[in-house]
Amino acid sequence: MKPAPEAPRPPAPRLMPRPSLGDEVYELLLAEVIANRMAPGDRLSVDGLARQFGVSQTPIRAALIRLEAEGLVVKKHNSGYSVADQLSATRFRDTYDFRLLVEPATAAAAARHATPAQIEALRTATLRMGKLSSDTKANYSRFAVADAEFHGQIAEAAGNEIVRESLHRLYTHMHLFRLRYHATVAVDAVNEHDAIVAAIAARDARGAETAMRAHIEASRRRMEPCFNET
Amino acid sequence: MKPAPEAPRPPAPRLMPRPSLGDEVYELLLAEVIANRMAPGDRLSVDGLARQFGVSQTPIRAALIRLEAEGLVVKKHNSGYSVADQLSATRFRDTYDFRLLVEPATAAAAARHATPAQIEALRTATLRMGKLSSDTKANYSRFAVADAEFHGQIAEAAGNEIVRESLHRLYTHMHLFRLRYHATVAVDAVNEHDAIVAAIAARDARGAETAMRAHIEASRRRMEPCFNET
DNA sequence: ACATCAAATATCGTATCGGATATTGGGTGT
DNA sequence: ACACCCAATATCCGATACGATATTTGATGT
Repeated sequence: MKPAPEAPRPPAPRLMPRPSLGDEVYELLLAEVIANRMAPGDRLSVDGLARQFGVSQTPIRAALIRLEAEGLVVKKHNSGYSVADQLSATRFRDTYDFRLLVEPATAAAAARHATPAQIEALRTATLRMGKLSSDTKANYSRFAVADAEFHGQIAEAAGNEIVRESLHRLYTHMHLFRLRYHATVAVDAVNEHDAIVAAIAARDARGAETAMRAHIEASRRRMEPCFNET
Repeated sequence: MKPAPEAPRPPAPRLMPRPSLGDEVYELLLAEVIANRMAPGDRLSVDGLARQFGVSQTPIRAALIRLEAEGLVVKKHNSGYSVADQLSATRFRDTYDFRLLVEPATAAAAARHATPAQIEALRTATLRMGKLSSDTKANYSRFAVADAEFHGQIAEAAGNEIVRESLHRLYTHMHLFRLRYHATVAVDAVNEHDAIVAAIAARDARGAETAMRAHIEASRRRMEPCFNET
């Protein structure tokens, strides 16, 4: 199989198990979607992708079924796949309501359960995001990725895998929305992150909860205008 | 395609779009899993199922990829699929922590937003569950299905689709656990449901939240011993 | 210019096939 | 009895082919 945009892969060593083409196609397509190189509604033709990647339909289909299960593409029977729509206003509202339900309590749990290594990793993450606080689009993309990781780290420190999985899915969709419509790095967000980490590091569960709630509410206010501008 | 255990399907009318074999296999396999006719670790052979259902490998694969995405089966590269393990103690804990985070607030939202028709549907649901409060295994299976629907109805009345989807996935996994290990209909659960519906119908958000929290905590206490008995 | 229709073309969904890999069963040695 | 090895068999994965269905294109009529 030949990768679509990247350099040719070196041959896999014989002793390593060879990943399936279906998995490789999935990762490549996911990277395309995540990198925002496809717009909502773009057709994803099984035959076209098979030609593009130089493989048969089988791994293409396997990858697309997985992406559909994750809500990143939609399938129309007998007609094919397309990139899923952006977040609707309703979905945006649901997302933030859900986050406000789950993430403050998660931050509180992280304050109670985080290991010193996890706290150190959170500090590193906020430092790194602070360095990305300039207004280029590429930096914003990196900021959005780092932001999702940051929230995932908190969920992991809280120790509830179901919460982490739920947020992971939400963040993928939010990431796409941001890349398309919201390219302003929020210096305020970095400060809000710092406050969350400080509370977690201080083992202040109530403080972490309050800081996370404030952050999410501010994040919502920052993004809400995008639903009027589009 | 011939169905595995059921009667032959009548021919689809010409004017109706014909569902894909992949979708049909998915529904049949899901029904098998949901009906607990497969045990954790059971192998699901692509070739074997293709022979059993009288179709090619292709729709079998499509269905299994979807079931894997839902966590109901697991795939081992080059080796095949098997039924996923039951809930672990950790996963059980995470599930209940998540439910306690999400469902009381959802019940409160339902008390604020439910339509009269939705309230009526909730009443009907609790009545139906009350009639299933006998200790046969078949009734427990129906009870478990009705219980999941009941909670889904509350999430729907609350009006947050992300919450509804998250709970739907959780309930599928819990349903399987119950069928395998916990077959005692909880008369108490029915009373707890009644209390939740009464609070929602009375537009008492705080009461609904309290009743839901109490119900989930009681449900956890009822199911926890199963992790010692196995 | 727009609507309708039919043919051509592209694509989807499935079946079939074959090579790669895993599993199973039998034989041998300790 | 257990461990190891190897051959036979089963299964997985991907490629290919083909019929069913959707989409596109061009012609025709108003």
